[in-house]
Amino acid sequence: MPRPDSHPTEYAERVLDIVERIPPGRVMAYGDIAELLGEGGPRQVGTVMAVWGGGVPWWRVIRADGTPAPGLEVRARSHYAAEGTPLRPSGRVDMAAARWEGPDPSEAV
DNA sequence: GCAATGACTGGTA
DNA sequence: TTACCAGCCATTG
Repeated sequence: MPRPDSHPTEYAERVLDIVERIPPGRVMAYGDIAELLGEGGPRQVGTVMAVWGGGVPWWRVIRADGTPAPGLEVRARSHYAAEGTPLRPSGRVDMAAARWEGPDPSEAV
């Protein structure tokens, strides 16, 4: 992955831009963002979040099975409680209900 | 150029 | 339900 001290690449900025657009109470999977961008893959999105994700609502980006990134589960849960994110009885995010498909075309810049 | 690594994913046991 | 495995893709050493 890129060195943390290097500046964000154009690809990274696009990933972070999408994450900032995720509405409260909604989430996206790493693979969803990669597919929305049309380039790279889930690993690349995860790498971007690991290095530069600190400046965006990273808790709205989770794995495809609804579990947040390792080590961030506790912090993520508090955010979900504050935003009213749909949770499954098992404690994971309800992807079927909370999954965000991306910005509406009418919102496109 | 090669091997290792990682906030991933989907399938199988 | 969890655990393990193979595939995936860009970056690092």
